[in-house]
Amino acid sequence: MRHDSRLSRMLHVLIHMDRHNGSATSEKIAQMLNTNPVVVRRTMAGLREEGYVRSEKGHGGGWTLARPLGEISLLDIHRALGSPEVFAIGLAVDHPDCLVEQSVNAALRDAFTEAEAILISRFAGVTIADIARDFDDRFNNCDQPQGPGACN
Amino acid sequence: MRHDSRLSRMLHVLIHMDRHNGSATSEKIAQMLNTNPVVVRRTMAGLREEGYVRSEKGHGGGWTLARPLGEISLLDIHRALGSPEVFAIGLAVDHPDCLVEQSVNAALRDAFTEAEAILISRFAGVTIADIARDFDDRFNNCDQPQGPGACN
DNA sequence: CCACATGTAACTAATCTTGTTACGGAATGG
DNA sequence: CCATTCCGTAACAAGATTAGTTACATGTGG
Repeated sequence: MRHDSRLSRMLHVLIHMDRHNGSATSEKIAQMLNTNPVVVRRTMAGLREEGYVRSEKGHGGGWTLARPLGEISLLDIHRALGSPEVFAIGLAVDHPDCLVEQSVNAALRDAFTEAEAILISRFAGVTIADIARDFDDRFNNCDQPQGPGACN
Repeated sequence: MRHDSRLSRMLHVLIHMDRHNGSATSEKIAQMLNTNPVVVRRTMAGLREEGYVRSEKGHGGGWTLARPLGEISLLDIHRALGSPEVFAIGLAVDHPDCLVEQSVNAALRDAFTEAEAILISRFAGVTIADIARDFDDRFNNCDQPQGPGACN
């Protein structure tokens, strides 16, 4: 387990859900992601709270999209996951007394802030529908069609 | 332990070394960073291999700068540390068979690549001397001067 | 009621960074 | 020389985090 892969997984899932129409159980989604239903529920909980998906219990229950993919940006999902820390590199001490370290922090913070702003604005500018469209292109140019839900 | 803070620490150390002239033992550096001499040696080993510092054994030994700070960029140190992974967020699977996941990966990779390029170019454009200069400014505007090696 | 789903807490496993211990080896000063 | 001081490195422990798992409670529909 190297890094947080929840954003990647959620995008993957949401596109499949869109292509499926009907509800998908945590169990099915877990199989698709090669993981566990509990992990799915845990991760999707954030998306439900933000109104991007709905969950229903009991017979015929499961997860459904609550909004069209064109209305959900990558940033929306990033935020729904709690805006996790973007960088794996960071400062040794946040508010050091040492003036040298303060200067080091200022320089690094500038760089991180700028890079993060770029990433966030990129996330904001791409909807999940954009990614789904890219999938359609790949699918249509594929020599061996595998069906719209093909995975693994 | 949340993230990799070696870059931050090395910048801090190099500036102090520059202000000290003379060699600093791993023990002294460790005290400055609130850590252990072994960690210092481990981390500085990369900088030595790239020719930014030298180490000498025995009496009067320790670490010395091998080049002026104006000739060392933040990127140089980042690379000397092995170019560690910049992001804490990443893809679930690097080369998935699923076409949907391939599209998701492509979109995320674009965003990460762009943000990382910004960060790297920022790192490349700042020398450690630039940071030291910023320290001088802070020091001169400081109400209670603490001496050039003040720390903690 | 019963089967099927989600909701959630609690625990385990795997991984990563850092800290620590323990030696080995080299340089220096007496 | 030989003790001291220093780095070099391997090996292991600690702490934190993400993901996986087990277990059970809750809700829903037939």
